Amino acid sequence: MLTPSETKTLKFIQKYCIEKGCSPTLTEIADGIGIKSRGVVHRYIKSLESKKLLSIASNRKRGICLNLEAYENQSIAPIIPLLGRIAAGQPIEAIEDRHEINLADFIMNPDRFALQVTGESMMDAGILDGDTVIIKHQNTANNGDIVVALIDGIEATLKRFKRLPKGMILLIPENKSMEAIAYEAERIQIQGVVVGQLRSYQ
Amino acid sequence: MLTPSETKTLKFIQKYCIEKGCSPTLTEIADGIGIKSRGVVHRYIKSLESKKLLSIASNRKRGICLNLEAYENQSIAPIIPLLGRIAAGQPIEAIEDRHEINLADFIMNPDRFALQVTGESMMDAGILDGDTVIIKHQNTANNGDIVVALIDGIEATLKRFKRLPKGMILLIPENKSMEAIAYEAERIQIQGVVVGQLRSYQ
DNA sequence: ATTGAATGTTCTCTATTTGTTCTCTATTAT
DNA sequence: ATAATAGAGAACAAATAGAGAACATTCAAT
Repeated sequence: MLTPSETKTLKFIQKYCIEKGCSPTLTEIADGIGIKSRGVVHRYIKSLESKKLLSIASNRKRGICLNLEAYENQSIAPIIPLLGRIAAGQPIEAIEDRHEINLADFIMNPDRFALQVTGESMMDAGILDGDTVIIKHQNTANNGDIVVALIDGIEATLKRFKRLPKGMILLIPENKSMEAIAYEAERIQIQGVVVGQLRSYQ
Repeated sequence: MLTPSETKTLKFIQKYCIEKGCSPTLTEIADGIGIKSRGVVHRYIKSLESKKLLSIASNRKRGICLNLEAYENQSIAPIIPLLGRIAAGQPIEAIEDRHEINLADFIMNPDRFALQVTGESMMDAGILDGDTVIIKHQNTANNGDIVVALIDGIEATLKRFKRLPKGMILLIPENKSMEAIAYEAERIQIQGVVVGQLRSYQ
């Protein structure tokens, strides 16, 4: 059982970690929960450690590590419930096997980065102006992948990739009103492939 | 666990590599993270190397190589770096203001849930078969919202919402080959509105 | 091939922040 | 009364952050 101060401390740490991507310092925690003493904060996190809710890397700055298994019931993990499938004209179909999507699995790898898309060139592939695409950093691509390609080291573009005979590469826009263009392979440098896409309607 | 300076250094290198197509020099990194000493930068990248996040070709200029496979999860935060904007025929344009997307802000709210979309009825709005939509649970909607609507208490459907005169509601599929249908308001129950959408290409 | 500037590497030095351990006091509930 | 909780703050050690000098190496221009 946690004391009110311990609960407050833990919640602050959780929130901080989610927002900032690293654990807070004792001073930041003190500030966040409205007290002045780092020593007191230290006492709280020591108690939380003994209750297995987090672990502390000794003497390390920002060395608090949340024990994620302990919170599965407290729903702080980056998980949202996946409730079912929806199709026109059907009741929502429950999904038996996977009841949540873990965003960490989805995109949270350090070799991923995001780009915001401008323009309509991938419209027919459901990638609209303003969408964000998640890119996996790699230098090669397979036919059919949507890639970030650098042309002549200058122009960056998002296109579907196809390797042609004789060392040519075809970059295909997914937009009926645009033409695919073939380049010599030397002119094209693959910077990554699209592994995800997201859009916010807010 | 990375220190803030190491994180800053790594992110700068990632961004530089994407934008320029080669790794930065120590002076460029120092400049990029706002310090003056190449020696300090060298210490940081040595530490990142020991943490397997990158490798260094000894004495080579621009000899940093990001180790994209062997990353460990450094944080629990569902945060990915937003590196820039990409448009056809332009270099990747750096984004100054917001350098990361926080998925927690994006969707992790208690009143949100996810649905997997089947069917093509919202294709022209960039919502494809297999996509996941993030729904905010609410009982009302504004004109133009994409909503999860329950018709006659049975059929669930994803459509664009429009309120018509005389207590009618129009549900509009975003697909040229389908027709919008008007219903009496009593038959329609709004279960939520789409606030986000995501897709995995893996 | 030689040379010089740029770059990488290794150091020593300093300052600040942070983690840690104390002791002290105050409040509250049992 | 006693114990548990809450907090302040001092004192010290250690980690982090940074500057900058000195030397070694690379690379491109001559």
